Amino acid sequence: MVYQTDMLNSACTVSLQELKKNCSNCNLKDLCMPVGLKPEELERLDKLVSLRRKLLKGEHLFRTGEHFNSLFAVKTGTFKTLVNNQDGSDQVIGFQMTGELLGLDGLGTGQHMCEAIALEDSEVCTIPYSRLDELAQEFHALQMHFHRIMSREIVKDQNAMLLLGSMRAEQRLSAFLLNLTERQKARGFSSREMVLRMTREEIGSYLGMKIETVSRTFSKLQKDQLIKIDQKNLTILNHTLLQNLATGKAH
Amino acid sequence: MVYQTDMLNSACTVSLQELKKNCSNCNLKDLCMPVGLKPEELERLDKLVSLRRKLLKGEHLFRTGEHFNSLFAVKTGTFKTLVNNQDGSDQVIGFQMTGELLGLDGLGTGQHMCEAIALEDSEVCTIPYSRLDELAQEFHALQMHFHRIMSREIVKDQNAMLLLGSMRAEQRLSAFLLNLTERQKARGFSSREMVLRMTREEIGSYLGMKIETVSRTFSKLQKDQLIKIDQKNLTILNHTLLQNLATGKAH
DNA sequence: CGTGTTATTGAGTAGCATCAATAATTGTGG
DNA sequence: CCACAATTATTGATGCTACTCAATAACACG
Repeated sequence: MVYQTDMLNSACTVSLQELKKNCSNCNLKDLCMPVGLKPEELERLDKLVSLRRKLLKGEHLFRTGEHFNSLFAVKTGTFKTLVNNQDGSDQVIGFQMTGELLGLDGLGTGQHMCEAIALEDSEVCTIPYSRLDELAQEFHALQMHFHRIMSREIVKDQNAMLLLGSMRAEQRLSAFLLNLTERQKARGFSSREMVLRMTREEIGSYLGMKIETVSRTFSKLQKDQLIKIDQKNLTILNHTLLQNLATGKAH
Repeated sequence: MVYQTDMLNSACTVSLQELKKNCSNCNLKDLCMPVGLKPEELERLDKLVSLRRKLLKGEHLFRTGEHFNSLFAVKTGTFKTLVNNQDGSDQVIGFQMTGELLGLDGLGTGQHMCEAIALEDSEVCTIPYSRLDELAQEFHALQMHFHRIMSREIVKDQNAMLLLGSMRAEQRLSAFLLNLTERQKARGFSSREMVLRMTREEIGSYLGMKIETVSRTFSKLQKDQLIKIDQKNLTILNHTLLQNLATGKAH
């Protein structure tokens, strides 16, 4: 819809040629898969990432147990990933923003080990794993980069374990908010203000606390003038103090 | 020291030829890096994994911030990995048994993001990353297998997040003990009895609870006849009930 | 054999969960 | 576009889990 040819002659500023490319002219290329690739390699990656998929808010990108075929890069929007507990309950284990990769969990067994749901209307680039693999075999830089991405995912999860295992509610929420705003900053947005795309319940699930505790902790941080939280609109009022809280350096 | 040539003529039962091999005749090859490799590929991997390193109990295999060069496969013994919190405290984020890989955290940044310490006198096989990478470029099966290993590491960490985020003390410890004994079983040992190589404090750090709570929970599980715990000697007395507890199916 | 570390158990308490009521917001169909 | 229902969020009162502090016991190491 958006990329109809007749639009190109009027308001739209991108050329038809550019539209055929995917990664090359993507504004996320410094965050996403193509990091550090040469033009030639980038062109090959373009062909691989030809399929885009749009998801409405609440829609599943994949579900637990589904056959793993592809990785997904978030083009626009936000996602949450959930693991299904054996007792039937779910837990949020991550939020994914633009440029971040989804589906790495499925590579080990060939089945997705978690589910991914769009938190707003979103778009993903589909990266068929078998073809990524071929290309990585050919281009060493892509190989290395893919390994680095997976390694960073591991480190990210280990930091989440740290948060869940040894922080108290106020500290968890502070660390979480700072993490979100830093990621916003890396995408060229303000690190002072942002819109939270997730509910209090989803935040609570991710941080291992109940929705009431999340709400109370938000109120506490606001009362202490560290943040302003109006619905989903967050403003960091005192970054230094919030960071002290998050890192346990608070008096 | 141990592999001096003159030892081979006396008590030692392995031949000189076998000693040159590493992975090929390793009894861990069904658990470790070589899984699913062809004989030719295995032989090439052998040359790569030539360096073994012995560590005494308490010794560091690597520290946070150290330059990342190699991955390590546990040949004998047990390790713990720790992340250093910004406030100076540490948290255990994993225990590694024979055949398990250490160091994947360092790949992303080129620096180790956690530290690894031997819980008993141990031995590791050193796998230089740059050479593993070359070999993986050549042998697709090794490439795929390495990706699967990393993916499983991610899933493992996500399950740890689940444990820390949504289980209570008794459930955490039950799940932990079952996880340990299952891994023992995969190595051909009894899944009913084992020696815990870590202290109560290390267990607590991993499970996000204080040492007193670990101790009390052990006592509770013993009182309920689910386990027998005598110092570090664990016996699973009622596997079914313990599993019900761990999976939240307990009445 | 003594000293430092590790483990157990008890008493009291803090922090978070639970239950509950209400308010605000979002989504839906007429 | 509005009214109603469903979802989401806030705040209070109360209870339980796990933490803290403390004392003692058991063990590991030189």
